[in-house]
Amino acid sequence: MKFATWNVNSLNVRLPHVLDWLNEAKPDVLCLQETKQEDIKFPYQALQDAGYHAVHIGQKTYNGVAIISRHPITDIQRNIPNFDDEQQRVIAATINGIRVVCAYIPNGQALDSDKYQYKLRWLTALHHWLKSELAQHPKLLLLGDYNIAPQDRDCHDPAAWVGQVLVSEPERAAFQQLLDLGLHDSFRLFEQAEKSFSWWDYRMAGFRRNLGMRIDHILVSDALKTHCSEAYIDKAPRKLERPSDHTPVVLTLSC
DNA sequence: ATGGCTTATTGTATAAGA
Repeated sequence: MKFATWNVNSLNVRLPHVLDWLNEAKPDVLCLQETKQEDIKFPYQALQDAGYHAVHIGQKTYNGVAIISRHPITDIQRNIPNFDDEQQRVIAATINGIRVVCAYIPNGQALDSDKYQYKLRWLTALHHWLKSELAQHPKLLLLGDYNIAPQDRDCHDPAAWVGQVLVSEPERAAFQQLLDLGLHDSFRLFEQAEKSFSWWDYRMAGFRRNLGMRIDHILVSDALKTHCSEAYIDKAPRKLERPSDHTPVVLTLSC
């Protein structure tokens, strides 16, 4: 099965890119972040016509997450249980016996911002919830925009980013806590090119100069680790006209 | 140098992203 995650920065704008990519890459499951639309505007019909089921939770202007799947989707969970959150950042479901968690982790804006505190609280809540999810579903994937570059090699210029969000020690410690639950960064299970990134700033010709960050990830549980057969970042959609600033991250499982 | 783009909003500037 082929899984992917993609922050589309408005599904309203990016639907043609998503439909084209589904047709070309033919993933079994695609997790989206930043749909930026209320559920009533979500393109269920267009996705169904393309052969995909979909579940979504969204809001106007900000956030919004969806799971798109060729296979039936069951046991849908929206948002983190017992965590009061007005922002629509999580949707989880079971597909072919695999628990799929799609998350849009907060950006945090700046280390001295209230949004940064929200990000850390949010990560703590995610960690607590995933602990119980893993107990119930040993076969689990956590896909999404983490807004965390786990290591210096995931940042185009670590020296320039010292003291910034995405790379700070508390964020990286939170990422490590997720790994400590028995999760693995699937991208790093395989040999990868240096300077592999999943996001590039629209400004300063960031993509052309490869001034990027690897902040979109697919973590796999212990039970799925040995089934991973391929992991890569597909840069093609980032080269299109009017692209999202993120590009799809892909994992293939041999089951 | 805190900018540079891009998105959405009942907009004609602002907030937010990363």
